[in-house]
Amino acid sequence: MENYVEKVYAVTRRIPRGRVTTYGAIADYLALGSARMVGWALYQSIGVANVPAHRVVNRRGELTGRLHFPTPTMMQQLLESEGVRVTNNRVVDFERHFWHPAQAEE
DNA sequence: AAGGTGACAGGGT
DNA sequence: TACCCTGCCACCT
Repeated sequence: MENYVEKVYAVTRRIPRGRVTTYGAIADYLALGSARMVGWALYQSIGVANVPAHRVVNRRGELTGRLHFPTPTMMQQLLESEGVRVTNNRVVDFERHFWHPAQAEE
């Protein structure tokens, strides 16, 4: 791995379809920097292929990064297309969809 | 060089 | 759950 950003991309790509995780979980798993750094790294991911940034939300399950997508509704739309319901910019049953990088992927 | 900013989190109230 | 405050750390003026 070259840098912090690449590591964040790698972890983000491992998030299973239909699942979500948090900035803090990624930062914790990488044991590097803080959650803010993860947010910054994902901001860099705009335009990078195969980085499902829409599966990363904040600790409350809110789609705080939606305004950074090409369109403000894309993030929610992508999640719903994977079976994750979103209401008022928040993931419904967030805890049920939560996935931690440390747990085995399915 | 110093201070402001931000796709955040955790703890207290 | 929500709101507020503080810690966080790379980047950009």
